[in-house]
Amino acid sequence: MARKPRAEMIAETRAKLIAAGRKAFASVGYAEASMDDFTAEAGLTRGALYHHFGDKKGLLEAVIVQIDAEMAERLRERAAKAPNAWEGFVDEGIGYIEMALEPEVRRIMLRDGPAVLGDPAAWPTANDCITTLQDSLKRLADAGVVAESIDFEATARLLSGASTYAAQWVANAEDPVSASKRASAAYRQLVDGLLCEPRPKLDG
Amino acid sequence: MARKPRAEMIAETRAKLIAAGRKAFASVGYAEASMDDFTAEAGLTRGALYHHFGDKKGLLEAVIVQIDAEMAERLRERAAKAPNAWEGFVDEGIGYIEMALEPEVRRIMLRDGPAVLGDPAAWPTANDCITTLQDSLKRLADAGVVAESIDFEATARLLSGASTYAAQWVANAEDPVSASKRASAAYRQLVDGLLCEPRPKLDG
DNA sequence: TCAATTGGCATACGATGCGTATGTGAAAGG
DNA sequence: CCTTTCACATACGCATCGTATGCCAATTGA
Repeated sequence: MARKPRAEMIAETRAKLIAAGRKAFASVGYAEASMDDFTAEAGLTRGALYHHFGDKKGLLEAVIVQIDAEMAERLRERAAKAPNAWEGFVDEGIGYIEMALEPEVRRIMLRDGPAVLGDPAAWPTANDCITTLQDSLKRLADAGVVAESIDFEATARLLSGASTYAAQWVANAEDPVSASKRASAAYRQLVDGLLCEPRPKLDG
Repeated sequence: MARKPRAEMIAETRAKLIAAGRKAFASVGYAEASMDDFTAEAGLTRGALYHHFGDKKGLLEAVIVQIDAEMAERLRERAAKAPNAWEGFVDEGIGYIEMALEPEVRRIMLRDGPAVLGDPAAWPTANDCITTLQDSLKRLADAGVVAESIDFEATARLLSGASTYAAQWVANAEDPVSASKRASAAYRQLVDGLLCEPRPKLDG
């Protein structure tokens, strides 16, 4: 039994609470998740939770920070694989749509998070994703791929909203796979409208 | 004292409960609204609420149906004023953005509603708005204004999501008026991409 | 090595709000 | 005029939250 230093035990406790909360929030939702229940499941009590996170909302924040970081990382990986900047940009939006198919993301990031913590656009972390989109747009404009006249921030937010919302539709569709394809195609067609040159018209 | 028939008294009670709930949900939010408090404010008790709506969620549903009807009506009026079908279509989206500036709409329709009742795309009433958008798109395609190859439903949902989300951004911006203009302009530019003919390029 | 102190976490308590079961009085119907 | 119905109020039990308090282990300094 290697004795662990105290700081490590504390970090473990925090991690266990975040994991337990994340699981509970994802499965039954924030409001229905009993702090007594899921802290006990982690072998702890509400005392630990209040000590580390202040209250239930504090834990939700921590959970959201964690998930948000994971999402941003996945999006970055995906965009990096694209053959060019434009495709990378489009893939980011489509990546959003696909990630929102995951129940955990839908429930915590898209449903309960905004309801409990307010507008996601105001979350410090979530702005990362939008900032990324916005920067991509700007670079594309500099490269002459899209019009320079567009409002980068506003457009980035519109597109982010479009993919987020589309994802919700996809997730609730009877046939999510087919809906996902339709949503992705429609998204592509929508952003194609931003291109300067007449788009290469996929056959209709 | 004109004695009112019984049916009328019942309708009045329902209306009072909906009004009280609507006010409470809008001001403090669904979760924080105490049923005891706002029913008392209407001169009633929770007993009446449970009798008419089953539970707290049931009342929220009724409130949402009411607000949704008002929104749809306002959108219809707005689109009817447009000089042509295309402008009417664009105005519907922009109308969404503007309505979401109202605290009541944001709180009840965009924040608490989805959290408590689930994906709005699955609400029977809210589909009205999307169906309207979808029908507009179809008519525009028939008229040759937009490409026939587009997926009407998927595109309608993307656009509805874009305007809804943009509205949230606008509402939380430091300067909502300016943000609203930027969001509307960006929205217009985005949907312009759907036009068949090379758009009349506003100067950039 | 041995106090002393810090602080991580548990326990205990009070308050609030929800859902249900039951009661009541007035309107409708024969 | 008696009965039935039903709109709504009252009363109870239960779950959950936040706080105040207590305990024990780990660190610190001499």
